Amino acid sequence: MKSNRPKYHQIIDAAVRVIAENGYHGSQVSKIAKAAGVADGTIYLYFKNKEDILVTVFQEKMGQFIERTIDEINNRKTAIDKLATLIEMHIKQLSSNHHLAIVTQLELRQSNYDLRIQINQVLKPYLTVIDNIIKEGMEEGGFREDLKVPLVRQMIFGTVDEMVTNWVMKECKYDLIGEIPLISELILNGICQKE
Amino acid sequence: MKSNRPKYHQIIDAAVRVIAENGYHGSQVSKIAKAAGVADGTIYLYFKNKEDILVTVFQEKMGQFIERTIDEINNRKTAIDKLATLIEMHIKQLSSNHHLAIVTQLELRQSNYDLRIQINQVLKPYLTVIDNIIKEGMEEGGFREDLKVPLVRQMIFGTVDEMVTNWVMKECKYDLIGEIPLISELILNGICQKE
Amino acid sequence: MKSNRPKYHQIIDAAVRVIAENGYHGSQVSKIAKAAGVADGTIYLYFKNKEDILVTVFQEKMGQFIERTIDEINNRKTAIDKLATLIEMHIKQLSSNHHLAIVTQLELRQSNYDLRIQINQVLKPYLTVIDNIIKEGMEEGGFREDLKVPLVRQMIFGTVDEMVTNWVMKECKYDLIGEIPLISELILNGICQKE
Amino acid sequence: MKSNRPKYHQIIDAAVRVIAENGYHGSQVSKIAKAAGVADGTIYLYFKNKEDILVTVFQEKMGQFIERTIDEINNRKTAIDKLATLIEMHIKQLSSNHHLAIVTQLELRQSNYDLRIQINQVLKPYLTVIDNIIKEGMEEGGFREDLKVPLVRQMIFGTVDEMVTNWVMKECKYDLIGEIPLISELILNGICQKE
DNA sequence: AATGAATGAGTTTTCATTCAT
DNA sequence: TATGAATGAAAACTCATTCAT
Repeated sequence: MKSNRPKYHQIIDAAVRVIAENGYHGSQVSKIAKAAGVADGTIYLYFKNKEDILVTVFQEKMGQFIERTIDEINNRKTAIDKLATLIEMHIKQLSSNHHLAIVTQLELRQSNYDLRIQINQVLKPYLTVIDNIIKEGMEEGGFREDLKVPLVRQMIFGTVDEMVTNWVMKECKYDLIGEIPLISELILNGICQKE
Repeated sequence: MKSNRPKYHQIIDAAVRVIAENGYHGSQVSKIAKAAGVADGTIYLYFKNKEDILVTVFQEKMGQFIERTIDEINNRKTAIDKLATLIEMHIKQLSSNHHLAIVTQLELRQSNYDLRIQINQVLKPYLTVIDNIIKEGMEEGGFREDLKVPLVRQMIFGTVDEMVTNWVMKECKYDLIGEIPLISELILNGICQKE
Repeated sequence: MKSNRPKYHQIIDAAVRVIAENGYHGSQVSKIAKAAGVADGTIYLYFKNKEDILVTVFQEKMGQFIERTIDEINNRKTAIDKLATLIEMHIKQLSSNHHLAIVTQLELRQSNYDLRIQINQVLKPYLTVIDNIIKEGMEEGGFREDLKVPLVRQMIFGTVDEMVTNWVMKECKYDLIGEIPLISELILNGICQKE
Repeated sequence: MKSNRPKYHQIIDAAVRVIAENGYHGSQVSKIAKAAGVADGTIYLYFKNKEDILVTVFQEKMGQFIERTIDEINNRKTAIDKLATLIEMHIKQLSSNHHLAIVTQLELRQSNYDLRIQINQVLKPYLTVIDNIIKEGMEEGGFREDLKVPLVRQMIFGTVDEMVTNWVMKECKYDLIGEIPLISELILNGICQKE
C-alpha cells in the first residue's frame, strides 16, 4: 500500500508547505518534488497527477482534522457543549497550522470545478457531524425545535469558515483563538431555546 | 472615459457569460473577445490585461449590487429592518442572475491571490454597510450592546455567502428566496436583545 | 484559407528538410519552427498537432507527385507506355529530391498506426491509377488477360517502392534513373502477352 | 551463454506478443517485463537496452524463418522450383503467425534509423539466398541470361513483402496462401526464358 | 480605434535505465 | 541472479499579449 511508504507522506507534507508558500499556481510539480527530496518522476509513483496530490493533501489533512474533532466531541454530553467544542476545534486546529490554513482557506479554492467537487466529498462527513449535533440539540431541547438543519449547518460552517478565511487573509496577524467564546456565543444565541 | 464606449460593456457582459459557461480556466481572452464580437486586440484597448477584465467585472457588477442594496436599505428605519433587507437583497439579486452568481461564488474564487485581494477591496464598502447597520442597531438598542462588530459582520456575510454558494453548487435547483425569512431570523436571533 | 498564406508552405518545406536531416524522432516541433523561421506557436496556427504536419507534408507532396504522373500518363496511348511512364515518373521524381525520398521511404514509415492509415488514404488515388492502367492493358490486349488486378498492382508498387527504398538506404549513392528501362522491362515481362 | 537461460526466450516471446498487441510505441519495457513474468531490471540482465530486445526479436525469429526456408529449398532441384518454394515459405510462415507478421511488417518499421540498419543486416542472408537462386537460374538456363541480380532480387522481395504488408494492414482478413501460385507465376513470368 | 496573425515562455508527464538490496 | 523503487531528461502544446496594418 502506497500510503505506508515514507515518501508518500514526505510528498504530502512538502506539498502543503510549497503551496502555502508559493500559492497554488506557483507550485510546480518539480518544486514539490524538490521540497520533498525526491525526483520529479517519483511523484507519479504515488499520485496519478498533480490534481491528485491536492485531493490527497486535503483528504489526509481533513481526515485527521475531522477525526480529532469527533474524538473531542464524544467526550461532551450536551449538544450545546458539542457544538462549542466543534467550533473550538475547528479554529484551534487551523490556528495552530498556518500552512494548512492557507492551503484550505485560500489555495485549494483556486482549483477547478472537478477538484472542488472532490473536496466537497471529503468535507461531507464533517457537515454530517454538524447536522447530527443540531438534530441532537433539538431532541434534547437545548436548541429551538423549529430549526431547519441544513440552514443552521450552513450558518455554522459559513460563519466559522469566513472567520478563519478573514484571519488568513489578514496574514494570521491577530489572535483568533481568543475570540472562540464570542463566536460560540454568537452562533449558539441564534439557535438555543430562550428561557 | 472608457466606460462610455459601447464595447466596454459588451466585453464585460461577454466575460460574465463566458466565465459562467466555461469556467474560469476555460475562459481564454480570445473566447471572451469572440463572445463580445470584437477582435482579441481590442480587449487590450479597454483593459490592461486579463486580470483587469475580471476585477472590472466584479467592480461593475458588485457596484450595482451594493448601490441597489443601499438604496433599499435607506427606506428602512430600524437596524433590524435594514439588516433583514440587506440579507434579502443579497440573496434576491444573486438568485435572479444565475450567471453572475456562478461567477462570484465559484469562478472568481479560482483566481490567484492578487486578484482575490483586489476583489476584497471591492467588497469593502459592502462590509462597511453591514458594520454600520450593526453599530446603528447597538445604538438604537435593537441589537445586544456587547457585540463585536467585525465578528458579527463575518457571521452575517459568512452565513449568507455560504448559503448562496451551496445553492450555486447544487446548480440552483432549489428555491433560495423562500428561505430568506428563516435565514434572517436565524441571524437576527443571535444578535438581537432578548426581551 | 490557411494554405494560401506563405508561412504554411514555409513550414511544410522546413518540415521535409528537418525530417530528412534529423529523422522522424529527431524532428522536434521547435526545430521545424526554427527552420521555417517562425515561432513554435505559429506552427499550431496552421497545423492541429505534430502528426498533422506529417500528414500534410505527405498530402501536399504526394498530391503533386500524383498530379504530375497523371499529366504525363495522359500523353501516352497504350497501357504499356503508360505503365512504363508511371514507373519512370515514380523513380525520377523521388530521385530528383533526395530529402523528399528520405521522408517518404524511411521517416514517414516510422509513424504510428493511425498516421499510417492516413498516409494510405493519400496513396489510394495513386494505386487506383495503377489499377486502371492494368485494366486498360487487359482490355487492349497488351497485357495478359488473366491478371488479378490487386496482385499485379502490389507487384508493381512493391517492386518500385523497394527499389527506391534500397537506393535511399544506400544513401542515394548509385544512379537509379539509369536502371529505369531494366525495371520497366522486368515488370512488363511478367504481365505482357507473349507473342 | 545467455540464450540458454529460460528467461531469455520468455522475454523475446513476450516482446512479440506485447508489440503485436500494443504497437511499437505502446510497448514499454515494463509492459514486456510484466508479460514475461520478470522484473523490469531483469530485462537488462539479458539485453543491453530496449533496442537490443527488438533487434534480437528480429534476429531470432528471422533466423528461424530463414533456416526453415533454406531447409525447404535444398530439397528442390531447379532454380524455378527453389524460387517458387521461397515465395511459398515466405508467405506461409508469416500467414501462420499473425503476431509475428504484425511485428515484422508494421511495428518494427516504426523504429529509428539505427535499428532499421541492424534489421537490414539480419535480412542480408535472406537476400543472399534469393541472389543465389537467381544466379543459379541464369546458369541453368531456366531464367533469362540478361538479368541484373540486385534488381531482380528487389523485385522479388519487394513484391512479396508488399503483399504480406497489404494483407496485415487489411487485418489478415483474406486468404493470402491461396494466392501463392498466382504470385509465383507473376514473378517467374518476368524472369524466365520464353520458349 | 480596431484588427488578428504572430509570438514564445512555461509545465506536466512518461519511461528507459540504474542500483541498492 | 533477480528485484522494483527511484531517477530525471526531454518535448508537445497553450494562450496572454503585442504590433504592423
